[in-house]
Amino acid sequence: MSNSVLVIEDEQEVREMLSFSLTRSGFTVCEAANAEEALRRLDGPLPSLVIIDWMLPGMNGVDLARRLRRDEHTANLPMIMLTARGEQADKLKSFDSGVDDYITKPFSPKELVARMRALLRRSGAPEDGVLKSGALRLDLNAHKLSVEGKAVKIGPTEFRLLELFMRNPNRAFGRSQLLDRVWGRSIYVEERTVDVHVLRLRKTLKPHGLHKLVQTVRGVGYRFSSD
Amino acid sequence: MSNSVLVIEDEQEVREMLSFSLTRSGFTVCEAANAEEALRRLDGPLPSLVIIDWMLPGMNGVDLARRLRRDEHTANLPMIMLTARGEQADKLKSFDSGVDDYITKPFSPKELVARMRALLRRSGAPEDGVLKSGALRLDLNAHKLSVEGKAVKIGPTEFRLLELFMRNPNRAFGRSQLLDRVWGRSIYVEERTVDVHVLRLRKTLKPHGLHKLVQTVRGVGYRFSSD
DNA sequence: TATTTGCTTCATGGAATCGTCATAATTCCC
DNA sequence: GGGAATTATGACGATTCCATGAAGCAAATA
Repeated sequence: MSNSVLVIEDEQEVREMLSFSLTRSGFTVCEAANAEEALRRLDGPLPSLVIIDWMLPGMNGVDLARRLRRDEHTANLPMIMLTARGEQADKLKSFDSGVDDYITKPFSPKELVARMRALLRRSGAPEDGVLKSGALRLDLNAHKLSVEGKAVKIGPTEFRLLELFMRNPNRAFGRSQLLDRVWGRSIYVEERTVDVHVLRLRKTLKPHGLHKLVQTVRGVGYRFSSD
Repeated sequence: MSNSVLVIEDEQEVREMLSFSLTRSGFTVCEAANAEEALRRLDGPLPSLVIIDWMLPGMNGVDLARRLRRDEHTANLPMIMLTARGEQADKLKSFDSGVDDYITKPFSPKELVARMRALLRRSGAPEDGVLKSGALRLDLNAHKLSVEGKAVKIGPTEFRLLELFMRNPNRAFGRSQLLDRVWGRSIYVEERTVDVHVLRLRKTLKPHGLHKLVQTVRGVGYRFSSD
């Protein structure tokens, strides 16, 4: 289990405590003391999950969460928020923060780890940042696709498309859903554009006989499935 | 779980947040910014559930809910209302309007999803997005039909027809009801067209000896039943 | 600056699906 | 049994939907 976590927490003591117990549970931990530092860290390769403290100096936790959700790059990042007791009910306009789970202080490290594992499981995130399906291997950290060990060239959009597909196998997506989740919902592009990228994704898979994994569901959209 | 939801909410931020977290929970989301838009959308094939904001510009949420309840086409549609904090009177009014459940802001996405699931369960919707009947398996997520594990090809209209049937087994539908609920009421097609699609549905089921599930109710319409 | 890479849009052709009709088959009622 | 009403079925043109190649841009890279 080499999942990585970004802990965003201003109080040094709490941060170190978290870092300690998460490392001990097998996570690779990365720390940030405020929202700005967090954003900087999230510019690069993404962690598997972030933990955000509700109270942060400068941009607070809710705003940070919202911003992460809006940014296409981090839109699907699993997030857990730390809140002080009682805050949640009143202050959190929780419905628009977009986090996946909350945990109220004080909490036991055990509970936190349990929730993290549950969340990671739900998010379809692979243990090691590598999505696999048969001979297909999509390395999210290295941003590389390979088939039977051999590297295969793939464009950025096709990469994200394949990532979404592999995270949600056996599920049909409409074109607008794909646009929302692969392109980001703020951008307007023609729905037909999806077709072209699906075509290209199939083209890169075809030499390896895997193009049939990407199936069209007439009148609906597309699906990733192994049969 | 690919139940579809129509979110009727005027504030764009809230709407997008709901859309986001519901999508993330596996729902297929459709949005409307006001009652009129909602009504237009509900002319087509119905979603599994609607979420209505209490405060809407123009026709408000309560009136909309009432109207939906009164209309035969949407009379059985599960509805959840979003209400502002407190106000016992509001709660009473919203229940009076015929909604199935309400939830007060602020709320967590988790709670909303939990209530939605509960409501869908009560309404006879499948937990996991898979409708089963004997050897038949209609996977709403993957948009796939299978019999005893083997995939069976099925056209879009037949798929929707079978979905309606399997959601309401042992219930006879008139042709006009089928047209309303499978084709959407905004479209005009001959009633006899239903016959043809029932025929086509039977044809796809026949090779597996399941065509007798779709039964003719002379003088009325059709029924899905296992005896 | 020149070149490459990748994205989006558009046009086209072909395939799947749809709705309608004509006719055959069935059922119901007298 | 006979006739009327209702449904089943096959065929066919029309339509919708998708795959595909090519062209025009924009951004990144050399």
